[in-house]
Amino acid sequence: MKRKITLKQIAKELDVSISTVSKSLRNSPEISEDTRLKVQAFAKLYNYKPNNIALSLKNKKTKTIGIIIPEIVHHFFATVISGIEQVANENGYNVIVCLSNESFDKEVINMEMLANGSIDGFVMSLSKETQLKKDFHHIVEVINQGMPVVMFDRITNDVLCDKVIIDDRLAAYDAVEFLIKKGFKNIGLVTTVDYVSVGKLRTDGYIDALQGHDMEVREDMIVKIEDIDNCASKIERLLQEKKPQAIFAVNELFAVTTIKLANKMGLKVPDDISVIGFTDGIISQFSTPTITTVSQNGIKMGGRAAKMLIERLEMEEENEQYKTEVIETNLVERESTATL
Amino acid sequence: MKRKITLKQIAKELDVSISTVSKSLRNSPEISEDTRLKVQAFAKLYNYKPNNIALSLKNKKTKTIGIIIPEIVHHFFATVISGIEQVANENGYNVIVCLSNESFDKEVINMEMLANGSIDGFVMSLSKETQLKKDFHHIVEVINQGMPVVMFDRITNDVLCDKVIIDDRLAAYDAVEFLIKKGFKNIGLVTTVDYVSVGKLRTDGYIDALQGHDMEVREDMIVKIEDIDNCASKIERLLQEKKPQAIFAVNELFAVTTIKLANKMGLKVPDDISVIGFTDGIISQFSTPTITTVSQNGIKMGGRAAKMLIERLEMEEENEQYKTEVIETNLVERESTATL
DNA sequence: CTGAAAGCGCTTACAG
DNA sequence: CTGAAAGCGCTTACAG
Repeated sequence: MKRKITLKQIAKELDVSISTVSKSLRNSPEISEDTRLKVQAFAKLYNYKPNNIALSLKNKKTKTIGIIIPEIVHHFFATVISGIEQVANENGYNVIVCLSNESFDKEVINMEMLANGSIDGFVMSLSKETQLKKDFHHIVEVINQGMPVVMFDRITNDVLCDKVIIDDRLAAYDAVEFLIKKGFKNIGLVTTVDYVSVGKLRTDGYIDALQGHDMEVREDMIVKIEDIDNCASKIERLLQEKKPQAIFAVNELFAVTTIKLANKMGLKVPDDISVIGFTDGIISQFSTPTITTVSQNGIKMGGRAAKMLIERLEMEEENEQYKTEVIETNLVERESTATL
Repeated sequence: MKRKITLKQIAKELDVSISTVSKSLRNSPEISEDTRLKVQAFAKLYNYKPNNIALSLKNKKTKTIGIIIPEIVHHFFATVISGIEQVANENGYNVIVCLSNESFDKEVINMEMLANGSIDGFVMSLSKETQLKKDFHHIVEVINQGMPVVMFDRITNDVLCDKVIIDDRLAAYDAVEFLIKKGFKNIGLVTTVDYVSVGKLRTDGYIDALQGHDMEVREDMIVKIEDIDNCASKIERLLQEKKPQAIFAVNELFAVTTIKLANKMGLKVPDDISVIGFTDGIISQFSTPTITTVSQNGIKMGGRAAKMLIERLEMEEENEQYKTEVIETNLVERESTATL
């Protein structure tokens, strides 16, 4: 076993100083070609690579980005990580991933852990619990210490920082308008409880769309789901009692669940009822019927977030101008909506 | 903006030495209660947290685990990360994730990058390209430098290290036997090309099962897929010309694709043909019909891998005894297989 | 052209 | 009980 070699060891072997070795390897013109080449040859032979940790300590930057997300077993977040990772790598950064598991406490612990020098900045999306508590002190603190944060998707306006979002409200509006234009009158909504920021915005978009087309917004056409495991009866009641011609679901899990429940009740999708979802994930692509949905492009979202963070990290002066970038969405039409 | 405070600054403020501050914060009995409490109060007030990087350099360990996987936008790998992350966190470790994107070069670059001091050890799964090239020098090198590696799922016997796998061959055997016991005679296989290690093992399990039940193994009942985007015609031909009563697919993408193609040809699943998959991911759970499949339990796999790595990291003596742990699988019976 | 010194933020054996 | 010194692995301004 040959342990990694250090500058010190090279210096000793070659009987020169550590400074000389360091400068040689960095191609400093201070060093004579002779010793420079000798050192480089030796370093190559022993496969010398500078120690990252030492560099980080010296340079006061780690070249790594901390990612805090609610869950990784969730296609959208996985695509976002993928996007972050790609841009990070292109710019010589690594990513370190922490999961909050939708818990406020874990989010706080993770942030504090990483803020102790391990990373240069954060890309994050809020946990549900954090959104519910509206307690963002941990994020503000990190920012005050001079560590930049970019929030994406599940953001809050209570924190000043860079953000990357989609226009959830508009995207929902467009999706519902798409249904309206097809001629559906009776359009139901399957959404989250209000404290989930994106759920609320999509609900608002649904309401906007109906009102914008002079249609009545009826509370009894709206189902708000707290917990996916116990939502069946509520959705079934909506389908049975209100007989909607179409449903807008604010995520793909709700969409596929609605479709399955409809099937169970003998309703055919899209012949008897159309369903439109949100998030173009695995489920939308592979369920039967495939699901018409609003595509979010997590890869792009992650890429942009990483880009914003890196730009801020490599900016000369501090800059208190924060931007919010909006990633365009688009409606992917598939089999779950009738073509009237 | 109040930057993070250091020992040095605390020492200066309190007019004591850095050593005294350090010892006070670590509750050293060397220090008088008086100054100890004074220092601690001050540190608390300024929210002092030791700098991780400095600790890593000093201790020669980073308390972080490097994860190298082919892709993250892949439910199975996401569950594995989730499992690793959980166990890592419980033991005070962080995880840093790098994606090879199925590329040999990127796998090598990522490993070299992380091996330069950023992490204490690796948990990894081989990229397809690496499996094809059978070039594992980058892994062997890292191990020779004294950095432990735990491989999972896509492993190789050419590298000596700890491993976590499932018994792919046996699991496939069981799945096919399940079909045989249901009375199906004509069982097709949709599998990967041979160089994908787990695909090959599952293929072997299929063959074992047929032979073990005195059934003929026919090459024309086996479809080997290189590229999922261009596989339709091959599978269609199998369905059309050979009229299998059941299909064993070595992953869920192949399974759902087969089901969709069957549907398109007017075959009903499971009435006309049964399909059984591998990997219990989102697709298997949510497609219609839901898919009978071999469940792999990525969370457990990741957890075990992390545990093995951490145990080795925290072991006193070096130990060249490597273990291979086998995670049990089980068959999840759903709607895609007929109940005869 | 080469090297000693200081420093990044910490810990700890040792001296006083 | 307190602090100076050495050291983790590196870089760089400065001296010679």
